[in-house]
Amino acid sequence: MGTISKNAEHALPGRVTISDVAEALGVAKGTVSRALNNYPDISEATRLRIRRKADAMGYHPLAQAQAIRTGRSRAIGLVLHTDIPGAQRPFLSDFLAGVSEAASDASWTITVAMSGGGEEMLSTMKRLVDERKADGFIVPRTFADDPRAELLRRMKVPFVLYGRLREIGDSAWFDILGEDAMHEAVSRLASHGHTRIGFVNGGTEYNFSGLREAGFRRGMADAGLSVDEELVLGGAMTTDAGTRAVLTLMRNPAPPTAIVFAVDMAALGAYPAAEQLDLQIGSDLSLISYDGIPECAWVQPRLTSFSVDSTMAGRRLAELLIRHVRGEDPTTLRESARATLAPGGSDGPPARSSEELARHIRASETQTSCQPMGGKA
Amino acid sequence: MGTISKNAEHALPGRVTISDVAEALGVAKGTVSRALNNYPDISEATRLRIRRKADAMGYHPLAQAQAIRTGRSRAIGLVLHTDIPGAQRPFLSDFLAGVSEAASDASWTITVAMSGGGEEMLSTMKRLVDERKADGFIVPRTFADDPRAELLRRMKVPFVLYGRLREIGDSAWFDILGEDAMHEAVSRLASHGHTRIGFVNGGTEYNFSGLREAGFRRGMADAGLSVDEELVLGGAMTTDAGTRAVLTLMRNPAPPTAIVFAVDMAALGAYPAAEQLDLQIGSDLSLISYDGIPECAWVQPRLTSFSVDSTMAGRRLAELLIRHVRGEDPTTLRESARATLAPGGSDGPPARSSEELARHIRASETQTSCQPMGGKA
DNA sequence: ATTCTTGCCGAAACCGGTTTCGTAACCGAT
DNA sequence: ATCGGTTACGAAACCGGTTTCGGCAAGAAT
Repeated sequence: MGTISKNAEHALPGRVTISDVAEALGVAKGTVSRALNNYPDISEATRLRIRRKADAMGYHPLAQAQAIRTGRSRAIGLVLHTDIPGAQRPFLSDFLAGVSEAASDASWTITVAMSGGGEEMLSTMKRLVDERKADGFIVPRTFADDPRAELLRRMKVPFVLYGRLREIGDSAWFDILGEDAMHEAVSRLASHGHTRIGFVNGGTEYNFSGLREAGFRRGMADAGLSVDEELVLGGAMTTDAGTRAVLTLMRNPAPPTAIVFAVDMAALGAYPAAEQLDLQIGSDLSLISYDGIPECAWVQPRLTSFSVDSTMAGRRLAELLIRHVRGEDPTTLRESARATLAPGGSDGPPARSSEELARHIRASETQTSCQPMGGKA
Repeated sequence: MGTISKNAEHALPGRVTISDVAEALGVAKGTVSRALNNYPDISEATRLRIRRKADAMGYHPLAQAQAIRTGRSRAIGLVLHTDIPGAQRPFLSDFLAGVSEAASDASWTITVAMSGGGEEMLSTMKRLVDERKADGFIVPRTFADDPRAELLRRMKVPFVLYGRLREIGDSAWFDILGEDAMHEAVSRLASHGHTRIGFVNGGTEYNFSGLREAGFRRGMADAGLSVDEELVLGGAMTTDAGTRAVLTLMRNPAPPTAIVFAVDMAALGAYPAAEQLDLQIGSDLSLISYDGIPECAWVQPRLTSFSVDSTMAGRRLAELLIRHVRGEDPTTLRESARATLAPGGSDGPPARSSEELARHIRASETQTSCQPMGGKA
């Protein structure tokens, strides 16, 4: 007596354990374990018999219990910044959706934590690994030289980067080819007839900035245009910074008729700047940007931007990480995808030449607050 | 020989186990366990001795290992919708930050999953509980009658609601008092001198809608104003829906001079509507809304809105959940907080009376696309 | 002085898995 | 028939904890 209600209270009622399966078949529980884990010393016949019975009984091994022996708990770690300038927010939900999708397809789960940057984040990751709450990490928003990659490498914890590093080493990564998008942006503007094209880059601490600038320059070269270094600015990750950058560019004696942005948040700053200078976006000044955040559809005219599929990125990253944890060589776990152009009305053929623009801007800047009093019918 | 390198390869190098602590003190590992878990049959002296040594050695119990015996793994479950209309996105990051903060303060972790609504979400939660990946759940975005609460109650899994239910039962919850905000919004508008005030509510499936509408009505009553039922609309959770609602309200023969919104996303729809009707927001039409999403600062004039502190909400919810899992009575685990007014320029004294507005709107609606050709100097 | 508690702790079983080890049964070769 | 080598599985140890059980020693009661 007593074998009937073995897990009385604290265990969930329905849970079927490996011993249950073993007992039902009259085999040792070790045999069940080896059968399900494809050990070679189990005959094909019993392996099948056991697997069938296990499925029929609805047996799912408890990751926790496996973990204490194997050290792996089938969990993807994801540590996010708390103190980001806001750039990552719109993506997060989509991104998580993708990670989650891939995770549950493989019966994995996601452990997330947020922390400030620097040491705190590193110790958070250490804790998660230590407590076996994560078998590996997805590292979002990679810096050119990323201390997280450094740490994880040292601790020999698998990880996959969202973005590449300056020194990629033997890391696995997934990335969107922002450089190609920048290239395509220039081509598109050139085909509109633009010849003076400016570039507003993101923060240099991020690796993507270097890549995107390279893409811009390659695009200019391929279009037969020369880059005026005065029209290349950087470090703009926020709307305000974008506004300042655009004002600077447009006050150049020979202002650009089009600007390529590495980051949507900065590009959105062009709208207030244009208003201030009395420029019509899409004709006086063309904009093409990158990220595809929802706010692009919010402004008038809509911002033409290369949109990245964050859900897909999340899914791919999770898949790569799982394969990494399962032992695949990280150098074979590298994938990239392209951003897709989402055309808005912010780019088009130039309505005025650079000289005309310069004149117009000088004019509009002398008369302060030039509100043409409306409704003077 | 042999006791030195007990966990050779698969275990993380640094990890110190309960046996290590026991051995170091020359006591049984069971004693260490009971000492650290405050069993009454351990003398205060040894309890202290053990605790000190454990701290000194940097011992942290492995939640996984505890879980297989205790059934609890110190993990907060969080299941999010994938197919939300977009309302939750801006909050997510802040919210997670709060949850994460509270979690790591208590040495807990967060397991997140995303799923579609309905059955899928329920089975996801079931899986997480089954695999002990979550000891309890935070249930965000509660519906008036929430199937998740139903399920969790049946499975006897602890949970804390973000928002209240129609039938609250013995559930634990945290909520922001949206009804008070709506009340305050009306008071503020009334003190500006508005008397005809409209209300645009969110979806009726959410419980907060009923509460906020009640708050609005209470505010109107307290201000000595009567509610014109024609000026109360609902179901607006998106910008487009908000635009439609505002157009409807303003085409009323006696349009409101101010509108209170239950949701920012809907309130943002007022801007295109106002442009279309040639109304000045903040003077012709005052708006006060609720949520405090970042886009409020994005529009001109800035949207006056009651902002909720999502980080704080996340923290409180996590704390309540942890206490619930630890055995506290859920009916004592109920908290609320107030939203704080973030004034923008979208509300002010009415520039025109309702009758004047009606005339102006009729006029602007007859002449289609009335762009007064600018720059006709 | 003996017995009865009580306090305090060690020993061992247990949780749900994985992995090692030993061996019975079968195989073909001698 | 005997032997060595596989094959396929059972038994048991193990992972890192928790919890039960039993007993020793000190103090209280008789």
